[in-house]
Amino acid sequence: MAPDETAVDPRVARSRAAILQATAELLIEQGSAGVTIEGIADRSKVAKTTIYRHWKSRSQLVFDAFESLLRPGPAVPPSGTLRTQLQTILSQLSRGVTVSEWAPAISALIEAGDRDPELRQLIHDFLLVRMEHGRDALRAAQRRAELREDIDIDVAIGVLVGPIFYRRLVSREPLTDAVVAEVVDQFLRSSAPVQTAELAPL
Amino acid sequence: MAPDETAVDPRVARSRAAILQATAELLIEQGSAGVTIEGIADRSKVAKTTIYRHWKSRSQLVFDAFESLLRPGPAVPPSGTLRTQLQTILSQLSRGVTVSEWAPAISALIEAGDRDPELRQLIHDFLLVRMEHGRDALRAAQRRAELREDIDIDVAIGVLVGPIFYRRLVSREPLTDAVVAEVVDQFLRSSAPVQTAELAPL
DNA sequence: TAGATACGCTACGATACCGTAGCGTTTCAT
DNA sequence: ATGAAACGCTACGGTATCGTAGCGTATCTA
Repeated sequence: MAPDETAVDPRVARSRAAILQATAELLIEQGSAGVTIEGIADRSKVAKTTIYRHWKSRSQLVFDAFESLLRPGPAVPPSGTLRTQLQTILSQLSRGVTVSEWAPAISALIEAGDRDPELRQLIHDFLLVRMEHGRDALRAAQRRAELREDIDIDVAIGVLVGPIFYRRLVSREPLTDAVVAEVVDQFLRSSAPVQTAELAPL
Repeated sequence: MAPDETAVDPRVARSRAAILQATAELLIEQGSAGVTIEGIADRSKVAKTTIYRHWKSRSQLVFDAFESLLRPGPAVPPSGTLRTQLQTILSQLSRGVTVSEWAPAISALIEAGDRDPELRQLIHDFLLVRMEHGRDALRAAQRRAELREDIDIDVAIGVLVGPIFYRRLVSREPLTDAVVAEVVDQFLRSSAPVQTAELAPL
């Protein structure tokens, strides 16, 4: 019959989805503090009792809601020159933190992660996956000798990605493609291998 | 008599200070959501009614508490080479966001600023002052032709400061002086003026 | 010293949530 | 069709905050 597990009752799937959806919405609109069981019940049209039937605590539910928000990003494999790859990645990230549906929840996510170790781990894992392509691109470039050998990949990631988060979270300056391009250019200029020659001024 | 205004009653000054102090502590320990008037009353040993005598709303009080947290930073004027200046500034910032008394409140501050426009303005003003020395240093370097002319100062600030915030808020990697040095070095490498020697390959 | 002012304390009424229980109804699986 | 499972609904008791009022006490100013 059921391919895996014990076949989920469609009613359960339905309520779970509605609850998670409503929780995520509240999270986005009002932040972690604005998430209340009764508010979720109202919005999701699922009875409060049903929520308690599926989740032991509010924090578990919030956790799962954050997870559902983070999940959708399967990440795409970038291609092209290193410059193109980086621009693509940072561009996507920029849009992700400014205009995506979950963008308004970012600060709430970070704040929550600051206090909840499990949530922190969730974020960490998410980033690990999300940044992996960037890492790959950098490592590959190093192997191709397009990037200095002595560059610390983690620091490099920070130098590339940091400005994006900085603008979104701290300075709140606009995040245009021009800014992204400038960030990438600065990085590339700084990380070209010790001039083997001007052999390719490009 | 009193030099300015109508001479503040010492009792008022006393309670105000105690209240702000307690509020700031709660803010640091439990975040914005953990701040409750009654909690403040308990901790500050000031009666709840007195709190309402001085502040109309909880949000105003939280605002003032954040302000009191941000105020202490008068910022120091850095000196030395550009490299030294930048390292000093970023080093201070690193310590500020990791081990300062108010470091634990940063994420709460950002999250709160994401929702409260007045708080956002407060943060903005604070940053403006705090970053001014960095800006000055960069501009001066540009004038001395130690820095490319075509570098956007704001982007440059982001490239320098972004990685710090990124590590503190997002990746949670350690913020050592070595990292700071690497960030500064990468920036300097990327922003040296067009090699007068290679006579501008591009 | 005397009047004004600020404070502490207690007690409220009003909400907003929490988490649970009971019970009838709908919907699933077989 | 029928029993099991999930759901909706109402109603609680309990807790935490809010914001206000009233009143007596301590403290400051002049």
